[in-house]
Amino acid sequence: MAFEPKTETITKMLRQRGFRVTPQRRAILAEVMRADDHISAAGLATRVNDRIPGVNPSTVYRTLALLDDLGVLTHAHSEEGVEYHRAEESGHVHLICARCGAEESLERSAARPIERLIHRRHGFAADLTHFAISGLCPRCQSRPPN
Amino acid sequence: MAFEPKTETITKMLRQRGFRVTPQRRAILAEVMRADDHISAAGLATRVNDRIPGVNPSTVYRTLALLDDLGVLTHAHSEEGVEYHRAEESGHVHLICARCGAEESLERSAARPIERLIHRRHGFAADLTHFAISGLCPRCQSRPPN
DNA sequence: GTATATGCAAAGGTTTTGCACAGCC
DNA sequence: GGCTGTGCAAAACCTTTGCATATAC
Repeated sequence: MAFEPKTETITKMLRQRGFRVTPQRRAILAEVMRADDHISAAGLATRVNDRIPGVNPSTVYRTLALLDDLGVLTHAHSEEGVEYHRAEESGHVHLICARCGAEESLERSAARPIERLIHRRHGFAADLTHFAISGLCPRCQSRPPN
Repeated sequence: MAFEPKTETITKMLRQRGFRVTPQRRAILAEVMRADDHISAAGLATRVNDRIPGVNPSTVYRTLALLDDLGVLTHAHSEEGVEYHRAEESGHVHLICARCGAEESLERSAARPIERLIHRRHGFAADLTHFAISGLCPRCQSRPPN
């Protein structure tokens, strides 16, 4: 299990922050880590239940929300509904304001939903770290056009 | 009503393709056109009903699906659920394969959901027509890494 | 022992579907 | 008149919530 060490880190962190490490949480976490890509809450509830019967869907939802809050997971809304995936890192995406030149740097993990959307709709595996993205920063959007 | 001519065009197209133009469809179409940005199916159902009481939600859902199929509307999944908006056009987005150099051109309307997602999550009004997007085309994705 | 997490059951909201009737062409 | 679209009602889903119980610390 390549991800065991990682789940160890996460459970440790949970305890440090005063959260409890229950068998259910372990199972849910393990299942999310096992998923290569993304997974729906409902689908996860099913999978977890296959391994450890008796885990209630509401527990799955609550655990996912917790892990999302803690930054362990991210969720994105896809064509099929809400999908969860590991929050990963690597590279940055640059958002450059065409008007004031301000540059915002985005963790790639934050751009994953964008890349995912491109892939879903166009079959193209985008790497948004390669080219910057032009546009208007929040400040310039609310500024008059001249 | 700046969009009246446009809805005229659409209703004409509907008839041409053998679909019927009913008061309900008119009302739904008008309401979508009136919405500046995007709108949820449920919210639209409410709004339409405010104007023309008695329009059933299921009719709204079916009509939206039809208009989506016909390319009049596009839907995107946002934090709040499914949102519909007018399919617009202007410019093109370029998807360039980092491996084989293949370039795919995307109608900007097709990229709207992507820009919308960027805006939703980062407040940045992206213009994806300005920089190309790098990545792997479908063909190269399934080709061995070397 | 105590505070937190879980299970259960019920409710909430959105969307889909089958069918008979209505109404557009 | 015939075929498409609508309303209605029910069901299917997914997700959330309140509360009593179980359990990790």
